[in-house]
Amino acid sequence: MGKNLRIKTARAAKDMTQKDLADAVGVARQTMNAIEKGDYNPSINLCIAICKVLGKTLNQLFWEDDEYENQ
Amino acid sequence: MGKNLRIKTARAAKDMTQKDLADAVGVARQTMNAIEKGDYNPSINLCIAICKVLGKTLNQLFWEDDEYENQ
DNA sequence: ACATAATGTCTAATTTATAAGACATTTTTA
DNA sequence: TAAAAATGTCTTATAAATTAGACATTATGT
Repeated sequence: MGKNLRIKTARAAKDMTQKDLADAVGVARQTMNAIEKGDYNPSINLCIAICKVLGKTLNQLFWEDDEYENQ
Repeated sequence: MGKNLRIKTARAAKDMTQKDLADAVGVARQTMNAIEKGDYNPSINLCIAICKVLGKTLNQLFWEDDEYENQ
């Protein structure tokens, strides 16, 4: 799996660091780092928490061909 | 967390049993059963696999207020 | 250039998802 | 109504996510 640039972008838009986001969703900084790097298979609950903090949906951050579909 | 009736519904629409779906995505039947029952926190990759088999998106099966939003 | 923050990455320990097997109960079908 | 299939649920074992700590590297700000 490749990098998840969508999380990185959404995080930048909220002016949050990896640690900020990790704290906000209650995981370690390494976990957020690994998720963005792409070699992780996070739980759906963690993905949902990330989405809520960043103001995005699952499709927007974790679905493949999202870019066109959902708002 | 409550039951995931959306998976159950989508599965019924494809006329698949829990075991059929479990086999299709490569997990044990108990895992699918627990996911539908709702006391599981499956990985995002497993969720995506389930979505693909059932012809749905992440938002449709695992996001909360999806019912209105996405097709 | 220096200081500081942010990120990348490694190791070892722990928690949790998932597997495998078995059996009970409910639903479907003949 | 009986048999078979599907589902619910429990126990034990294993694989994988996640944590905590530490240190190197890269970016940011003064």
